[in-house]
Amino acid sequence: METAKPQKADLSAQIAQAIRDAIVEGRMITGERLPSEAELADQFNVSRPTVREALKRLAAQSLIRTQRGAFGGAFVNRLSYEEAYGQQITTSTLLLSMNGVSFETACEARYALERACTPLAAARRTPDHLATMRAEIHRQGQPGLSDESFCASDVTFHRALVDAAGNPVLSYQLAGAVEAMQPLMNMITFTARSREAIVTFHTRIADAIEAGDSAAAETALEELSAYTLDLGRGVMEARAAR
Amino acid sequence: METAKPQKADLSAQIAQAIRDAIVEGRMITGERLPSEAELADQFNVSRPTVREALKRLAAQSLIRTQRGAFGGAFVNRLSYEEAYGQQITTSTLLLSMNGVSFETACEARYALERACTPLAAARRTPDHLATMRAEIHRQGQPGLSDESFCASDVTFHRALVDAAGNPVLSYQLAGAVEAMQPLMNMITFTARSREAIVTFHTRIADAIEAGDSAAAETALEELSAYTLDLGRGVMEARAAR
DNA sequence: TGCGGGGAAAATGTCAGACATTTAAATGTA
DNA sequence: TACATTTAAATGTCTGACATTTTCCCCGCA
Repeated sequence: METAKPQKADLSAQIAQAIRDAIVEGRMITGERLPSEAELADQFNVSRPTVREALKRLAAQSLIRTQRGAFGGAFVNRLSYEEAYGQQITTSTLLLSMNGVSFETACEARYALERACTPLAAARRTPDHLATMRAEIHRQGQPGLSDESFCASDVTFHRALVDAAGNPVLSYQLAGAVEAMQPLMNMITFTARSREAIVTFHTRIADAIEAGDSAAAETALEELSAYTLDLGRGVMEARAAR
Repeated sequence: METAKPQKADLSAQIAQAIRDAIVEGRMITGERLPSEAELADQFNVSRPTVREALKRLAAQSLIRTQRGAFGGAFVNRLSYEEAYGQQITTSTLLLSMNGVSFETACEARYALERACTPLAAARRTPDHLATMRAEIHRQGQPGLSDESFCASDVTFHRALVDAAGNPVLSYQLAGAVEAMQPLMNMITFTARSREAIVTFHTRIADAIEAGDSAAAETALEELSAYTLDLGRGVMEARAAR
């Protein structure tokens, strides 16, 4: 009767699931301490290594945090935005790379999502966000910049745009979409001309956001999206031709 | 010199990170078999339990999958959309519940993201998506429906709308936003009148999507968003008053 | 020659017990 | 009272063993 829960999986997986459920369903709250490994081993009728494997699974998902020493132990962790960002980015990046997601698909998703942020960003942007965007635009105009640095700056610019919407949940969701694109973007060789074009788009976006003109920002973003897609298509065709 | 890598963390965490890096950076490809636990223990100069803890961490993130028996072992896992959805939903739900994200913030993010899908959905929706949407609308009109079932149906409806965009990456990103809202939505008591209003909005959206009229869909979505926000606000105020 | 069954081997899964290390609280002392 | 010391309760790690699962291979038999 004790082990009547799931079907057949590792004990450590079962135990992890049981604890995960308790946390997700709110039966254990943030900051609460789990029983010690020895006690858990006793409760679940398994050995301590097995319990430890279960706890490590949960730790990998940032569901718990452990602390050594007397009155240490495992505590239900408050999932911070930082940690959530990280997981989101890792998962998105892997999803894209492992499923051979096309540049088109990823690009489309990214710009569609970013477009969702512009009305809010236009309404709420702070001088800080604008400053970041301007700074990155300026960097993108520098002559000696490597393609990688250009991409990194692009990511920073777009994240500033997203953050300007002032909604942390939105920022979290977008983090994956924007960051996961970077490996794909890195395959592009940016000519001086294409960089100039992108800087122009970015400037238009920043101007529109600053002016609170959401429609103009969306238009510019749309055009940037189309332009980027074209660039990507060119690279893919060149690759296919080889 | 061997252990000169990071700063100070659990050995199992270090090892997990080392392997994770190898996978993310493409040094190990999908389907590839990792060395056996004994070999890994040897390579990293730790014991087998420590290696196992590291592997469990990676398994928790769906980065590897293990197989028992001769010529079994740990294999680099291809992260499926299904698995990614699941992780995304779990993380989003926890992020919202553990950080006390307000109904307003979550709702705003969700509808902003959904709005990003409408142009694509209007262009690409299949009869299948439309059928799902219509079916859920019909269910939402049934009299005896519990609030929870109503919410679940709402989620299904909106996921169909998102899926209609025909972009799996977008569906993945939205999964978290839509599903994670459910606990918050479940706090709302839907009166017959509010249900009727929501059904009307849903019908307008479905009609617009069917007609390929993206603008109309966006408008309806926007109004639904405002209406939902109002409902939520009412609940929150009633709660605060108690 | 072909086929089926029975090891043998190689892995992971699990257990038990021990020791090392860390940390906070309790205790003792100036 | 303030500070140093002890102590105890945890987690972190190691060793060795056994259980279980699964594949491969070989041997006997038709």
